[in-house]
Amino acid sequence: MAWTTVKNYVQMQSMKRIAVPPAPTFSPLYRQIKASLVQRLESGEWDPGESIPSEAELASQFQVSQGTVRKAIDELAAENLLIRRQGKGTFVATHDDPRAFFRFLRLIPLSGGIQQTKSIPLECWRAKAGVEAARMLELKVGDPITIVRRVLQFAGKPVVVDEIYLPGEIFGEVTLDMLRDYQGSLYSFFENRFSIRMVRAEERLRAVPADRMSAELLHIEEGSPVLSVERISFSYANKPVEWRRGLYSTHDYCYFNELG
Amino acid sequence: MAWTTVKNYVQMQSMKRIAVPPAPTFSPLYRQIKASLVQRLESGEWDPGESIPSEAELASQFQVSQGTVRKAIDELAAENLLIRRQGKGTFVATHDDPRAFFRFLRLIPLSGGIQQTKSIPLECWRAKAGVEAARMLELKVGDPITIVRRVLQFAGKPVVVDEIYLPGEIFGEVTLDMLRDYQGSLYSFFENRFSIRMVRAEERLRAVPADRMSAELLHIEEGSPVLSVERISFSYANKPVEWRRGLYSTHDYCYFNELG
DNA sequence: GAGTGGTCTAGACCACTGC
DNA sequence: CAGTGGTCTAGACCACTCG
Repeated sequence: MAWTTVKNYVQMQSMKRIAVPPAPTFSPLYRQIKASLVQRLESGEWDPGESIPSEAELASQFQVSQGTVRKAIDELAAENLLIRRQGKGTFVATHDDPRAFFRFLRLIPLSGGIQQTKSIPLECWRAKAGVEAARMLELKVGDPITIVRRVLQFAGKPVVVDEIYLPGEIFGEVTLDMLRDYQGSLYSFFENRFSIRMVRAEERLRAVPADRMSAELLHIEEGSPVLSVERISFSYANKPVEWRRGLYSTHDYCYFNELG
Repeated sequence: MAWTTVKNYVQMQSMKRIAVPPAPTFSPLYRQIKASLVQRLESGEWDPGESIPSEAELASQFQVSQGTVRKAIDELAAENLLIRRQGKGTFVATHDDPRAFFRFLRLIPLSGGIQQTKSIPLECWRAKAGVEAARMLELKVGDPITIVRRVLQFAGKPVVVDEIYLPGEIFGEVTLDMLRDYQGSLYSFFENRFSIRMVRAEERLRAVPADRMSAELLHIEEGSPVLSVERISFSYANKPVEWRRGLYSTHDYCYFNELG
């Protein structure tokens, strides 16, 4: 492995300022190790839910101290790529974990209580990427895409209508039956059936009038205000792998956000 | 200073497992130091924008190693209470910093470009807390509150109407003229004029039809969909010190959110 | 008890800022 | 140059989990 770069910092230490070609942008050891770990995660070396090697083991692999590996893992844990469990190990984050669900669907009931959610796939078809979809998913216009429409129920009532655009190259095999048969969240489905893990997302929210079809699906009046949530989801290498637009009926639920 | 508790951990080490009454909930040294720093921030020992003592100095004060102080500061920096600047020092975060502005107003234009924002205070009056305001601000019903109504302009156009509820005990002296005269954001105003620093906030978003007055102020049609943003802001000790409801016109702007 | 992550220390040196 | 935060090390011991 081309690991020399990683040891620049240490070399600079031991060489006591003797002329070392300074890296154009300084990158500490722990960040290089972090990048290496992300690459190994991306490559599928460890599956979601599995444990990665112990800190001591990794320190030995990278030939650095445990503290340095620790700092790399700290950042990955802060970014929700890894999950630490004292006494057990460090695990690859997974959407099978129900806690991940609320990280990506920030809806809570206006008046207390927790409720069951249920996804009801309605349609699934192929198409060619238009200008907008191509831009969002970093594809070329005309590239194959897969589109899914579904309704999300909370406690038996429809609350969200989603239209989901996926790169055909990755998700070309998705069918309505597969979606209907799968138990678990959509991202859990992507993770287990297509080895694509959503890691991060950007959302853009607006208030818009409900179109006729959505209004029917949500059991509300056409034209009444709904929350439009446009989302781009990214996988490990900051690669956009999903673009979706959801209409949220916010009569009984609201979008919750915490500002730090 | 009653600092013995902080040293429990160290004592346990040096006493080599000799019977030490175990704390009911284990709290590592660095967290106790963190709590102490928060308290000192809250007390106003250091003003926003000022630098706090160096890590070495704090380590000496607390009689711990630099690494332990460092970990405490790390967490406070992650929570945006402190800001580290290599080579210069560690500073108390302030809303005077324009970067803080976008942390609390997540509006971006739909089509590129950055624009000037301007706050236009419209009204400011006293009232007694109703049931809802009392609950949100942790007051008693009937306690004095101060209410402010204002419009926020982006690039000269009205985009947000806010109605802001403040505890009268703290903000009883606010007047419309003070608000009009102040250059800078509202939170900067609170910080500099009332020594209250907003540290964290919770927002609840819904899509609602615009009422007549708001519609007029926003130059939109009555009943057209607007984004309702309800916010509770907290100061250092998780104390709620502001409750506001904003109506955002999302025709040209959208609420941006990143999901980690 | 063995193994894992979590805390703490002491000390060295690097990177950045400003005098 | 001194002072500050940032990185790295080596080693000790604590807290937690599980067999």
